[in-house]
This record gives sequence, C-alpha cells and structure tokens, in this order.
Amino acid sequence: MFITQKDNDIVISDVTNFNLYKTFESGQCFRWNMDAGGGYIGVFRDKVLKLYQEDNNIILKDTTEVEYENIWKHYFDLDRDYSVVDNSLMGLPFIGDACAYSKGIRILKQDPWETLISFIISQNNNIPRIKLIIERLCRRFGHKLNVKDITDSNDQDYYSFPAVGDMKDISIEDIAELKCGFRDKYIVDAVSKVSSDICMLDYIYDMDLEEARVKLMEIKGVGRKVADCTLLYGFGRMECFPIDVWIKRTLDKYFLDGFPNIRPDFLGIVQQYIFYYVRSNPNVVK
DNA sequence: CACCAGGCAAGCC
DNA sequence: GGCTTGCATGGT
Repeated sequence: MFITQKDNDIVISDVTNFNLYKTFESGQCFRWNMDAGGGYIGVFRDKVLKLYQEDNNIILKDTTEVEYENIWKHYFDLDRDYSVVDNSLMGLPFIGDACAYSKGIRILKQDPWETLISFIISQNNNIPRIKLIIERLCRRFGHKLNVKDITDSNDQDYYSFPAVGDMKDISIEDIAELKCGFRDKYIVDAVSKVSSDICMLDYIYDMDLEEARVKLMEIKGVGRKVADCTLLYGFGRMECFPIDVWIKRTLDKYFLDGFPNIRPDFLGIVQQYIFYYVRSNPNVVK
C-alpha cells in the first residue's frame, strides 16, 4: 500500500482488505451514501469526503496528504493489517465462511458522541429510517459544511453531526420533531448526562471494558448492545462483540457448543464479518 | 402494476 | 408487554 497525490486527490494504491461498498454497507455507519457513479460521499467531523474505488486503489477526492495522515488514515483503520486477522479465521467453521464473504470490511474509527447517539436511534429500528432521523438531527442542530467542488452534488448541502454543545439546550419537543419516536427521551438524557460532565466520554478511553459499559449504560436507552456498538465503532474497542438479534440467531444456530477462542482484539472484526454475512444471506440463520 | 393493510425492525424500560 | 415511525412484504 502506498499513498500518492494526484492533482487534488489522494490515491491509496495496492490496498488490500479494503472494500468501500462492504465497509459502508455493513451497518456500522449511517452517514455515507453511494452516489450515481458508485462512489461514496459522507461526513466525518467537519469534513465532507467523496471517494471511490478502482480495484485495489481508493481515490479520496479533493484531499491533501496532511488530511489523509491526520484524519482518514486513522478513520479507515489503515494502520491495521486485516490479512493477519483473516488468516487466523480462515478454516474455522462458519467464521471462515463469514470471513471469506465479508473480507474487505474495515472497522471505522468514528466519533464517540455521534456513535452513541446513532446507536441509541438504531434500536428496534431499520437502517433507512435510522439514516433519515440522523440526517434530520444534523440539519436541525449541526452546522453547514464547506464543500469544495464535489462534482454532481452541487445542489446538495452537508451538515456536521451536532456536538454535545450544539444540543445542550434542546427540549424533548425539539427532539420529537426528528420523528424518532420513543427514543426522543433517550437522546435528551444522553445530552443531559454528557453535557453536565463534558469529559464523561473522555474518561471512557481509560476504563476497562466492563467499567466503560456500565458508565455508558447509565444513560437511558443504552443497554449492553448499544454500549458495545458505541465502544467498538466510536472508541475503537476492538474486543467488543455486540450481540444483536442477527448475531444471536447465529450463535443459537451454529455455536450452541460455545464460540471458538479468538484473539480478543479480533472479536469486533469477527462480529462485523458475521453480521454482514448473515444480513446479506438471511437464509443462513433461518 | 398500483395501492393498501398489517407485520415488523441494529433494544430497552 | 409496550413503545414511534416508516420500510418491506404480500395481498388485492
């Protein structure tokens, strides 16, 4: 893998284990959308990025090498060698199949606050509506972002995910406008708890896993599953293995005699491989 | 084909 | 058991 600047773009060449489609459609993120050309446009912090893939090359439009080094390399987890993970999984019953199918997914290093709110919204919900609610949240409470010359999206506005401070004065009525249903009070509680202790999320980095879970689960609407998703996708805690209905069906059908011993820091990736595999092939767990 | 009705969805309280 | 909303499904 090597990086070059070509005109205004950054090209990641000969990258292995990186499939844009699988990464963005594996259910870990909600703010990346495919454009007409098969590329993706999305927002991370205050950056709007358009990128696309040609075989083993990923092209990041209108990006500098400094931005790549400071932001995107980390966001796409490009310092990790996923082939080491894959090699350790191939040959395992079921997990090997999931790995072969899902190979190319990378765990995104997302913003902790955005991840927390997003997965509160995700509970008992479906992906198109989750994305809709988050988009409304960003348009209502985020701020409009500068977009430099993103082709065929000139009439489209992009908004940041609102920071805690952007939401600190919201009422339940404000959130109800997002039409997120019974989850409105959960969002209000998350804003209340995090804004009253603005370092709350920072402390979590230094906690052991169970302590971090308990801390997040103090927030209404955050149970074990939402906490684990927040820790995995938002805090990079790769040892988390969120168990949703799909993973549970898999465990109940294929792992009644127990789950194999897997390196703890590979568990988050294994979960993502299995999730994408069974969501894409529901018959496997029926 | 529309269109409609009722089921159901990345959990949690 | 109940919860908001709207997608996806299957029936007409």
